[in-house]
Amino acid sequence: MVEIRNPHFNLEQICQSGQCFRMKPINEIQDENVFLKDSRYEVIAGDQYLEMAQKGEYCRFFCSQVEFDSFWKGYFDLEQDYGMYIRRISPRDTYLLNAAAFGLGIRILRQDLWEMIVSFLISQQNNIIRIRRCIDNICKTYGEKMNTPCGAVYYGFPTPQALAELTDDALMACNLGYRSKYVVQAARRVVSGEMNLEEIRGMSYEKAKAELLKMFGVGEKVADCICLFALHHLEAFPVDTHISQALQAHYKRGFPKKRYKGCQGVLQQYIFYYELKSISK
DNA sequence: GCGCAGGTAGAGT
DNA sequence: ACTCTACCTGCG
Repeated sequence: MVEIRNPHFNLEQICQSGQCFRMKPINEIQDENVFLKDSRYEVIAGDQYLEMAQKGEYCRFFCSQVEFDSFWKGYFDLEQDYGMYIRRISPRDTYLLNAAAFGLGIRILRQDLWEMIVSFLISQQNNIIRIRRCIDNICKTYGEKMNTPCGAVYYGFPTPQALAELTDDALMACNLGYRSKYVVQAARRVVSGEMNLEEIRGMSYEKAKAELLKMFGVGEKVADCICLFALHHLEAFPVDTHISQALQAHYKRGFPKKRYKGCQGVLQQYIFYYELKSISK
């Protein structure tokens, strides 16, 4: 077990910020008398499974120090001080300051490229609850069955090979709807070598985004999400309906991307979470 | 029943 | 270059 203390690390906020669809609270046995609400979470990344528990600024990772250092520390971007990004916010920009204070524990994870491509193809014109359900469905149907150290079953994310051999509409059965053909065709491009994920990992933001845009079903917004959440290009600033509304309401002259050069993606997450979760809406 | 949910491709001006 | 629309599905 590894324990950290970090005000910029909050599992609930990371879950709800909608960047990771394979992290979720574990359903505890509901007992009205017991306040076991040390909120426990699980996450599946690659072929790894991890459980965590959070209480305030403290978080426990139920894995060895070696596993933590070699994988999870990087996955959660824990080497980075997110206070540094927040301190860059203009003191006059009360909206952004409020947004950052509201989502103080959000960070940008370093997730798998293939997984992010599929996840954000599915995300379009869809809500977060159904996105999670779709991804659960494809993992259970086409992912590798594995066991946690305790022996519980979990499923890995389906490989490009597993999805490439399906027919265009096979994933309709997993409730992907019209996005089914996007996912299958993306898998085929990766398997055929037409799309080289390893090369994309080495590209600059502009190059990587241009390459991703070649895929059927990937537009500006989805490409930026992939760049931000898989490739950690923090200059990516995905604009969706929520962000678009926020920009109209608070940044009539456009978001000051120059001022926040190199960390716009982090600020986008604060705004997105604020718009989605703050009660004022 | 109707509009919308972290959009995008394709057709039509 | 812009604007418009169809697209699966489920939930309010």
